[in-house]
Amino acid sequence: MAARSYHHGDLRKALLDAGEVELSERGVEKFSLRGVAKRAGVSHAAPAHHFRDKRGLLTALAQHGFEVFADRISGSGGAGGDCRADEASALGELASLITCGMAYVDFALTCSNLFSLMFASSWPDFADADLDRSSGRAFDHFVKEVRSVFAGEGLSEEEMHARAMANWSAVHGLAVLLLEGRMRSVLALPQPAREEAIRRILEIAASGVPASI
Amino acid sequence: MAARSYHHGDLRKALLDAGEVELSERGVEKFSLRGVAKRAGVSHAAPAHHFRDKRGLLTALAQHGFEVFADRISGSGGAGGDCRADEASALGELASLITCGMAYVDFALTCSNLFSLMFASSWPDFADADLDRSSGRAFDHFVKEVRSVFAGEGLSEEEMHARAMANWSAVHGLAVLLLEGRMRSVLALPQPAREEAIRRILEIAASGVPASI
DNA sequence: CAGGTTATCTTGTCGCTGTCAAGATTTGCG
DNA sequence: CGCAAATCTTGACAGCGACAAGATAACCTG
Repeated sequence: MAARSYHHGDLRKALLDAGEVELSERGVEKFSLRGVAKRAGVSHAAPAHHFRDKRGLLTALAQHGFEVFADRISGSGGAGGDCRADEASALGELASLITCGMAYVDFALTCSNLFSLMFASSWPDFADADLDRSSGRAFDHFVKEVRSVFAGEGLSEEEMHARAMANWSAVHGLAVLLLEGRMRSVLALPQPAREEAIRRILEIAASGVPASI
Repeated sequence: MAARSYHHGDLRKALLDAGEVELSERGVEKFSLRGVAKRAGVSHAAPAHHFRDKRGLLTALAQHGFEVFADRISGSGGAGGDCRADEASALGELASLITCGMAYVDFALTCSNLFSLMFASSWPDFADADLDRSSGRAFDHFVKEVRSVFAGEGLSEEEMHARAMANWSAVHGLAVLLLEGRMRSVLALPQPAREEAIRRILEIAASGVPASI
């Protein structure tokens, strides 16, 4: 409430917001706790009363990131998603999975530093209960999506699981390789073509055989 | 030659070796330039004469890592690879690709901190010419391997490219997810079953349709 | 409403880090 | 032989995360 008194009001929330900015602007590796405190207009030791240490703040940021991520790939807040959830089943399970994969990749490219914190950093404490629950929820949704595609084929449990893992690997790997700037042949494409190329790769990963020709 | 004189002899090489140890023991995030200097038995400012800065040393380490990596996935130095290169063609292109993928994953799990530096860190300077050449060589080999699998199917160039990227994504994603400890269902398996599960996932990613059943 | 307890925030400090500057030592070349 | 360049050391500085101690405000019990 009071923004300028000795006591901040809701410094925890303010630190999370400032931390998100610090993370997106400077990246995980240059992320500074003192910098976050400065952004929040507070002394360098203030964060210690709301987060155990630097790792604690980064864990909370990652946890929140996984919740946003779960929403995105669930279609609740898709970036290019003018496709509502109930339309998905009409379009078929496979199309729904592709949409989910596109949201996965889109999240990685849009919130790249946050994605790096969540997936390519040992800073967060993954033994943390909240973080574990949030990340687990996001993955479970994705795996469930994959399984529904192969549901009608009467596969064994092992085979089903292997296919889910294969597709998850492909989507995640695509996101990572694009994020790290490694897949230059795709990154070099102008925007409409790039998105189409990404979609095509996801289709191959999802269906095994090409969907059309 | 002389190991104890004022001049070290070959400090550059010694720093690379010490850096490799520092990296494997402490990881990218706790990697310290002063720590490397101490390991090499030299003052804290000595590395500056052989590498511009911390980033310079990590760039050199990543560059060397990509060369080792390229050798590994080429079958020259496979860990579980009691399969020589000329046997590969007899076993078929697909088996060769699977072996390559297994080596890819094996490298990630064996040299996890080095792999993280190479693929999940913004520390190395990827504009560096040497690093760019080494990393490009490794990727090119892998992509070539994938393309040879689909060579006989008369695919268009775009389709060929998309399949190569899809498989690369799957292999890389699998490696990353295992490395980060995310794919628990696979990591929980005891050793012989785990390797078989990984192989099965790679087969699905490579062939699209399951190879057997 | 009063007084003490607790939560919150600040200031100060420590050891560690990467980087720069300046000096010491050795090598190598003219 | 002697000077210049390369190599390594020492010293310093700012920034970092973490800890301790003190200042301030809010809460809570009576």
